[in-house]
Amino acid sequence: MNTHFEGLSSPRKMKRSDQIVEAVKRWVVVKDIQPGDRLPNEKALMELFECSKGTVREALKALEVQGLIRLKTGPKGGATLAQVPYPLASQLLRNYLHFQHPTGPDIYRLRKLVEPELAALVVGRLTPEDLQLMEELTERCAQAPADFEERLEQRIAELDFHNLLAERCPDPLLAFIGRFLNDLIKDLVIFQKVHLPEQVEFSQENLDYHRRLLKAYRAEDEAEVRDLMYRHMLSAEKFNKELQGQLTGSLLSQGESQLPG
Amino acid sequence: MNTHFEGLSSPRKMKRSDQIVEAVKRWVVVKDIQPGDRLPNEKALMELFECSKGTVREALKALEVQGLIRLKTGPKGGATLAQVPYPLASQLLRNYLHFQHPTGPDIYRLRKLVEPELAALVVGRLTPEDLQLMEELTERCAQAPADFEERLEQRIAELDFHNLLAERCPDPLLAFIGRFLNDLIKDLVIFQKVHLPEQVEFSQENLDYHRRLLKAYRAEDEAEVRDLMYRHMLSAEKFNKELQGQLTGSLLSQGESQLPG
DNA sequence: CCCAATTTGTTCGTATGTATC
DNA sequence: AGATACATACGAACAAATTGG
Repeated sequence: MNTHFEGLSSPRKMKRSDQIVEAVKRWVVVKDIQPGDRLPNEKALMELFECSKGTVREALKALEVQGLIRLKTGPKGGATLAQVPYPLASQLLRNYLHFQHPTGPDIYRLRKLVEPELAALVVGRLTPEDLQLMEELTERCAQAPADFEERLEQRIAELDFHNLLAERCPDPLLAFIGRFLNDLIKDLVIFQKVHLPEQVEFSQENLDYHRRLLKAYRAEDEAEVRDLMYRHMLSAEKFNKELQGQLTGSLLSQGESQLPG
Repeated sequence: MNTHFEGLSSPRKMKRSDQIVEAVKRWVVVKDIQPGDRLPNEKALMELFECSKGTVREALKALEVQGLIRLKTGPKGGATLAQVPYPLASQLLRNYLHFQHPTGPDIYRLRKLVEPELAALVVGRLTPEDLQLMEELTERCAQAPADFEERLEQRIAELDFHNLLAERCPDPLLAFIGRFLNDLIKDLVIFQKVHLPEQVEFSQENLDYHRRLLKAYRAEDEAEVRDLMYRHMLSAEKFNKELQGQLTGSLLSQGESQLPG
């Protein structure tokens, strides 16, 4: 993995601030620091590493950019260990994928694999509030959209339906991939909102699948959920293929989250 | 999905350096800058954003930490746009997953979904050199290991077999997930290397599956490849379940790559 | 091989804003 | 309101690395 072993084995020629970053990470792991715990303040770090304030700040900044610490101002402020927030993780992964140009078919290929399994794992884990919210999101797509804006809102509501399932998924890997795919699709939808044809059939099929999924979740019928979700994804893939030619450009070349423009 | 829309819509109260980061990202996208192209130097950025050298440096540092630019010193040096290297992307995603504690079953659940599809996509894309390397990696596991070290090396060779497939996969999403899962498993294997039981059956089945996969790849039999890989994953999952109790602790609490220590 | 120009990298000192107690 | 502690920003100087003559 890390091909350049910057950590323990080879101190080598590293910038001072990076040495501090590595040392702090190491310290966090060996001491098993939990989120919310405080790191030493700037002055202590200055003395500990025998360097200036600017160097310490640069190291802390690097940790903050990676989402590993949060910097708060005032007394009792300073650096506290943090969980990496999902939006940041999503953004960083999209930065990696930016020059790899994933295509629409790529996205739906993965979705077809992941969503059915994810959906099945959620069976029996939805609260009445969750089910109510899902019903609201579903029925928000029941009426024919009046304009571009409304059609866009309906597509977002459809994605939020899937996002809720992902957030309730007990498998963190599938949960992340589910949310990440929804992010990619949301960008795709927003990007092509202008030249997005009506696709009435698509909206109708989606609405139908979401209603039947909701019913299956209420009955806690795992096999039915898995089967419905798979066919839902096949349907979505089919309609995406109809739009193939229109998204030849960089899929990810917009949206404020990746290489925010 | 960015819940806090830091980009276009709401300039809000952002730090000066973050504004510069966003502006540079935007500029890169709209100008369609390619990897290797140079960014304006520090002085130009200072004038452009009307700020001090330190502020510009902080912004560039943030971009560098995210892997989006490379900084070189000297004349003809400066900031150049870069592709995010895979190891960095893997590390950042592992930082996110660190406190989510993915389990062994989680990993193999995803692997079972992704690897067969990934393997099938690679059919017809392997060079003779690839096939030769795969054969070498496979046969490296043919002899019974003499000691801990050799057993570990064989497990790494098995993973490199799968890594090569992932690197040849034309679908960037599946390729990333494949490599990422191999990283997770490699950490897992190295971590538990001491109290890892012999598992002769496991090694034998792996060897057998890899040999048959190689044969199917040479015949370019996609259906056979997909089926073999799926059964290979089922087998691996089964043997992993036998080790369940031993990896209750934090799966990711070691290895220099995530919270490197 | 050395020298000089260029550009980043590091540090110091200082001043100001801001949130907490 | 005032004191404290940290974040943010600026400017200036110097150090280090790289390129090209």
